[in-house]
Amino acid sequence: MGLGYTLVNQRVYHMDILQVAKRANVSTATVSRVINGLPGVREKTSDRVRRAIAELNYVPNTNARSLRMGRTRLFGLIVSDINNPFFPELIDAFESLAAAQGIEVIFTHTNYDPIRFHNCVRRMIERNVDAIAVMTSEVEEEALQQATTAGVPIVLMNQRELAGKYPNVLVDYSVGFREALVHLLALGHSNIGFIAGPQTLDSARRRKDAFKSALKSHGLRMRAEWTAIGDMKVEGGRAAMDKLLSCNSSPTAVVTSNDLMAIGALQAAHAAHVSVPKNLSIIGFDDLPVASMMHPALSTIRLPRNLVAAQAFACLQQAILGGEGAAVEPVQPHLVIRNSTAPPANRKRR
Amino acid sequence: MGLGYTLVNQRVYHMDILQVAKRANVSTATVSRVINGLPGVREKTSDRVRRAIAELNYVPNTNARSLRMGRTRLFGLIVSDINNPFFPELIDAFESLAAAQGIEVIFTHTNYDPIRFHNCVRRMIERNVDAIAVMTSEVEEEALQQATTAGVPIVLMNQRELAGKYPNVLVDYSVGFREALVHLLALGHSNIGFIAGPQTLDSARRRKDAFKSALKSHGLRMRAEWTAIGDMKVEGGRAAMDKLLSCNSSPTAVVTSNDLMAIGALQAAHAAHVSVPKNLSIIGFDDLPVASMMHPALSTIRLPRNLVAAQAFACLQQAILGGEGAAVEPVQPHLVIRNSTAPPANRKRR
DNA sequence: AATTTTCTTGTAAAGGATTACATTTGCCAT
DNA sequence: ATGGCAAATGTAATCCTTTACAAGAAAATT
Repeated sequence: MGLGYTLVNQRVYHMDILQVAKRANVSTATVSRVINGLPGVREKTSDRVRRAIAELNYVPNTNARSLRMGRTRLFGLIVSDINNPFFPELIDAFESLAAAQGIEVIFTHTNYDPIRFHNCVRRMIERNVDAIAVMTSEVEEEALQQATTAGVPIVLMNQRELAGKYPNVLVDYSVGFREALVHLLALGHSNIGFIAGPQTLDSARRRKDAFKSALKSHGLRMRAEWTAIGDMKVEGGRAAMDKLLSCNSSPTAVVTSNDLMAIGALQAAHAAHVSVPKNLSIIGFDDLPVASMMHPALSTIRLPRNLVAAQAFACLQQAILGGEGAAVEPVQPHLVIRNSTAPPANRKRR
Repeated sequence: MGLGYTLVNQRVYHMDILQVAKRANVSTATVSRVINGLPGVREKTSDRVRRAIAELNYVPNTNARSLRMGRTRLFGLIVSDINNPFFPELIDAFESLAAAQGIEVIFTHTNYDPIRFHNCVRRMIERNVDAIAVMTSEVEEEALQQATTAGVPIVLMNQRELAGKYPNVLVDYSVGFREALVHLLALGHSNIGFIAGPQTLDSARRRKDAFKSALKSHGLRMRAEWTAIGDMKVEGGRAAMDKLLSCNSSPTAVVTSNDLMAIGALQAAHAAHVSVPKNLSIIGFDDLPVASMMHPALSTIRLPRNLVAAQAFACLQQAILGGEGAAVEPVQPHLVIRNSTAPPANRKRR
């Protein structure tokens, strides 16, 4: 009574390789060879072993194996925040690649907290992961150093400053922002605003720089009154857009540093009864799944997170095999045009 | 040349407990006792040991420990689809609870594929996880049986049929849908539609039933022409809404079986120039993060995923300790009112 | 048929921690 | 001082695989 389910009271067999060996009338060494597909076992014998394994429902003990071999076939994956819709696709891609190789992924998130980051790394080292992918915006160098000391290869994402010390999947922002700008110019916009992220963040700074140099290459400049800074979240985007809307000649198009802020900008526009894209064009960055769900569907610069994951994974594999990480090509975001961009409305002056 | 980073060519020390013991002038047993906080070690000695550990930068080998103890402090977490925004919050909550207990989570997704599900379970058993939380809509009973045979406790989510055989975190849909209905009735709606999920899915069926009995308890009935079935995704919700909008007296309010379909419904309304909430009220189910990002922000029935995770985790812990899973209380969703619901417009008849 | 050579298979030693049990040490009471 | 007892520490078996090496069996060579 009080039980939510009837317990299947089954004895737990501790089936080890010795049982299998006995049943198949061979030694444990032979069983091991069969399991691992090593050569030098007669067909007839390996058949017998396989049958014994099946009959006994034997499952090898990964701990013993890892202990002996010094490899766990476990990778660690650290992200900033799983609730941030940026990450699921990345995690998905990484985990799929790993699964295809029989590698398991233990995955944790730092919640943007350097102390938690340190802990994550330490826990992974204790777990003897074979390698760690760090997909966070913030890192903590001492933890990285510890991983290196422990002999665990690491790959980082988009950490320009540490690119000389650790393998790194870099993002080349220039193309994407150039495409966005070209698109807006082609539509006829000339008053183009920008919502940047906190300039303490390297990646936010680089996005802004990329947009600035895109402007420059078209003979334009960033104007302070058309530039606002947000917190990379919806709320910050809304506030930033409010600011841009309140200036006396507000821009007809706005590019944001990420989609969440673009969504915030959209909300601010709605609230101010500014119709998007009729009276205001918005371009986001990232191409989160939500981007296409919004109304209007958000035009955005897609950061191919599956590529990032693939590069990171390949890099780690290399490091494990070769002991040296090869250079990886920067990943290039590209513009995805949806419905949040249109020619500017003819206002006051035409 | 060709290298993306300078390799820190550091020797990898294989620091084992014996080194520590030597350095501290004690036996490995004592070191072990200090590490595990067991009683019966003199203060002076344990200080010496701790110092040695720190100096040598010793990290215990989890594999050896797990091998010996038969416990890994690893939990498995299986979800359907990490790209479905339903899951991140669940994963987050589960992982945080685990981390707080020094338990690692290996997590995989089935992509709604029973074969992959089977694989996931098998991989986790091989990894010697201490327990598995299955947070998928579809399960494969043979795999569950295997886990039980291997002595790995399992908890399922919302599998009414299997609730007698395996511990289960159930969702009680009735309250949530009743609240939604009451809300709509209070606003003055009487023509209320419903977008259901595929009736092959138990959870979808139960949601529909819950809504039906909510109607019944107010003397109302479900009308076939105001009911549509979608695929639980955005696209299906859009198609379903299209159908409802095309009937000659379309409903003034629609309740959907999940938020993704509510978003689809919203899109369909936009496309048909039906203003939400002025001419159509929509209520979703789940309360995904995107729900509040939409325009208008979606009223929805919140399924508290953090509670689901907490119950699942607690249940597994119990099972590990006590050998029997305690009954867990069903989780109750509640209505969250935002901006997609309003009194019906006075149309034709008033 | 005897001797090599080549395949198969077996034996036993790691691998690094935990822990039952044995032993030593330290302390107290006498 | 000395015996007794509790507390502290040590010894060695154990967890389950993998794998170097040894040994045995089969095939090939002469």
